[in-house]
Amino acid sequence: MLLAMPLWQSARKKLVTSNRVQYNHRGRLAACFRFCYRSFQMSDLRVRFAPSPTGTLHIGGARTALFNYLLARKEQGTYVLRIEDTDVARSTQESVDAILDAMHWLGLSCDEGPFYQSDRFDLYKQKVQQLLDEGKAYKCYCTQEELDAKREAAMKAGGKPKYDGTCRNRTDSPDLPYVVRFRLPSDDGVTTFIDRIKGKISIRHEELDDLIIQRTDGTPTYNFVVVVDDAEMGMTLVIRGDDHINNTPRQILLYEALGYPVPEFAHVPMILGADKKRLSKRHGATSVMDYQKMGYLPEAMVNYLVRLGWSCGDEEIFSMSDLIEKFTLENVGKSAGVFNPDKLLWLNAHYIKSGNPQRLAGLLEEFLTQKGIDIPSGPDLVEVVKSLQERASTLVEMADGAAFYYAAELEYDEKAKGKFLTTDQRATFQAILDNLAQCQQFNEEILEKTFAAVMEVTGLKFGKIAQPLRVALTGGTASPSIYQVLQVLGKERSLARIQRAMEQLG
RNA sequence: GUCCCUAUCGUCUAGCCUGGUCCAGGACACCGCCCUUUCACGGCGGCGACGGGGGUUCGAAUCCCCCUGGGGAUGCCA
Repeated sequence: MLLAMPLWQSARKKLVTSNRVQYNHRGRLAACFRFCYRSFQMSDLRVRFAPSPTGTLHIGGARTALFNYLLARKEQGTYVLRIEDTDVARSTQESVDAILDAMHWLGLSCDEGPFYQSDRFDLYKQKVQQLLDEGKAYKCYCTQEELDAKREAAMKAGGKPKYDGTCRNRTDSPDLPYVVRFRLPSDDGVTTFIDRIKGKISIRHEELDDLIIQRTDGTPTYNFVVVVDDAEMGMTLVIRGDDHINNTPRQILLYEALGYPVPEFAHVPMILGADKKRLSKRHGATSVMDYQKMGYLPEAMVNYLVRLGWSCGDEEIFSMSDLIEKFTLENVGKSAGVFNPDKLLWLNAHYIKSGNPQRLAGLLEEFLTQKGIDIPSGPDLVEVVKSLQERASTLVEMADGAAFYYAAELEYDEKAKGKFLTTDQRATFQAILDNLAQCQQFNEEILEKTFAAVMEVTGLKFGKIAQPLRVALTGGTASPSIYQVLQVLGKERSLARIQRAMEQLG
């Protein structure tokens, strides 16, 4: 895995040695230095997103990835993707692919990776051995059952459910299965770090215990590999969900035990459901790609996600490039936010309204095809899209709204038919048909004149003509404006539909 | 239970660090009006919050303390 010294490592070496500065990520000196450094070279900011492939990409994970991506872009740093698949039993390639797809859809391309932790077991093994050799870790032979019993007993006694250190000073080495535990450096100490979002956080070591870093089966655990990898991959800032806050002090202790520099941390608040409980499937779709299937645009998702927990004055609409310019950790809120599907929908409607029709047409095709619609046999898709943009909130809605354009045999809404396709409309329809048939082409100006003539002949107001015609043309009472429908459908289809409607009058 | 984090409209938030310009601003949702050939879009207006209690201060949404609420952790998950 360690083939050649990666570019960033040599860059950092240069950075440290040439200035004789102790590289300290937590220190103000380092921060200040980084700033100066950036002025003449690429930033040394290195961040990562490290999902575990045990399912699809979750909304919360997507937001964490987004924050990482934005900061890296803004500071011209490096954004690394790492797959945390140390839990061999639960990790699947399927999940990896699903996560990669979602990242791609959102437009969060990484600069390095994806790296797989399962490719790096040798490295972890070596690091565990290092701690073992240095007496900073030890083998523990307690069984799962014993541990469970101890925890329960401690809880009952009103104590903390910590490991009691049975094997801590064991000198024998029985031929039994064992885990490796990290020896807590000092039982009475305090570990403090300055979180970039939350501020100062301290945890007393008495709250901690000897953490398992290697399982009975020889595989390393999360809290250990995350430290080894973040250090070995040169991360300078770790942005992750705030459910990791409690892990951070023990991770810092591991960095120190392994002789690594400690990165900075930024813990982003969780996303909750409407009931203020942790967002889960009970609250509806939580997988990013579910939203694609429901007809959402990636820019709407990105815009929504970033505004959930981050703000920039009163602004609501942000393109990716706006975000890269404006995003800062300083404006990320400290408290958990409730996922609000209504606002996401509003944003989606906004991006559909203002989106490029050609692009939307391309995206819509898939949804139309799913409905069994044969696009080439109908009117121009781009024109269809234009007529629907301000009346659809999702691509699914747009596809529903577009269906009538492509219907070979229009199905009439029962109520609409009953009300508007009645025999007393025959004269009106005939007038429309006669006048429309004379049109050389359908455009705003000609149609206006044509309908003026129809109103003249029938003595009816436009509304009285438009609604029956709408039913004849679209099958229902809600649609884009009549002129628009006529133009998109074209003369031939329009006349055919009117004729067919006249045959239905009754 | 213990520890950690957190607290402005129903929701996302601005304001808080640098107390007075805040009888708290914006957005979503909701309600009303206008526009209108339908449905929408849009425009205008309305409803609606500083969790509670103590301090500090001439003055607190803003600073301090306590309580309460919410979230997280407490895994040989990540």
